[in-house]
Amino acid sequence: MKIATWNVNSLRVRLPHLLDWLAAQAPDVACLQETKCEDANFPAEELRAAGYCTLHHGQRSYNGVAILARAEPRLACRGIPAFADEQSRVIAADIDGVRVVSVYCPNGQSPGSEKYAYKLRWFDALSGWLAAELAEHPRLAVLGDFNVAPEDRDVHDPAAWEGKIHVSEPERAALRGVMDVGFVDAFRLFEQAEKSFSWWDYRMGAFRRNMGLRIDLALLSPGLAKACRACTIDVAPRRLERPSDHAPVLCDLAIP
DNA sequence: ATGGTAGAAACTCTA
Repeated sequence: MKIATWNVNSLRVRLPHLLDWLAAQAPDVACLQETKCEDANFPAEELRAAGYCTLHHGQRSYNGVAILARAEPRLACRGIPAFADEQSRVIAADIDGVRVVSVYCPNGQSPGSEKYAYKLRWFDALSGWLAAELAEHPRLAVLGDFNVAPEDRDVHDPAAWEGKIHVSEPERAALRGVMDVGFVDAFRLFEQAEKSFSWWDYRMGAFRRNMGLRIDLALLSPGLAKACRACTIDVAPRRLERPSDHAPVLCDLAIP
């Protein structure tokens, strides 16, 4: 099973890139973030024609998460159960015996802000829920834009980013709270090139200069981690005209 | 200390 995640930053704008990328990489499952569209405007027919069943949890203008799958996915939930949230950031489904969760974690704006406090509360709710999920689903994969760079090696210039959003210690502690539930960061199961990132700001030629962060992650339960054959970041779509500011992350699992 | 860019949508917010 090839499973992927991509923050597309507007599905309407990125649909041509997405269709090309699905054809090129042929993932069995793809988690999307920042679709920025309501369910009524979700391009389900175009994706069906490309061979994918879809589930979407959208809203107007902001956020929005989806799961695309070759096999028919069975919806588990939209949003984190028992966490009241007006923002569409989570969708979960069962696909071929794997519980797949697509997450768009809050950005947090800047440390000390109201959005930052929401981000930390949100992570707390996420780890609480995922602990219960993991207890019930040995094959659990949580993929998405976590908006936190786990370690300094995931940051192009750790000194410049120290204490900043995506990197601050409380955010990293919040992410560790998720990891400590029992997940493995699939990317770090393998030797990787230094300065491997998944997001580059649109401004200041950041991509050209590889001034990026690795904030898009594939977290695997132990049961899936032992089946993981590869995890890569596909930078090709970031080089296209009018790209998303994120690159897709692909995970190859040796399960039927 | 600030701005640079992109997207949605409505002249501002979010990232």
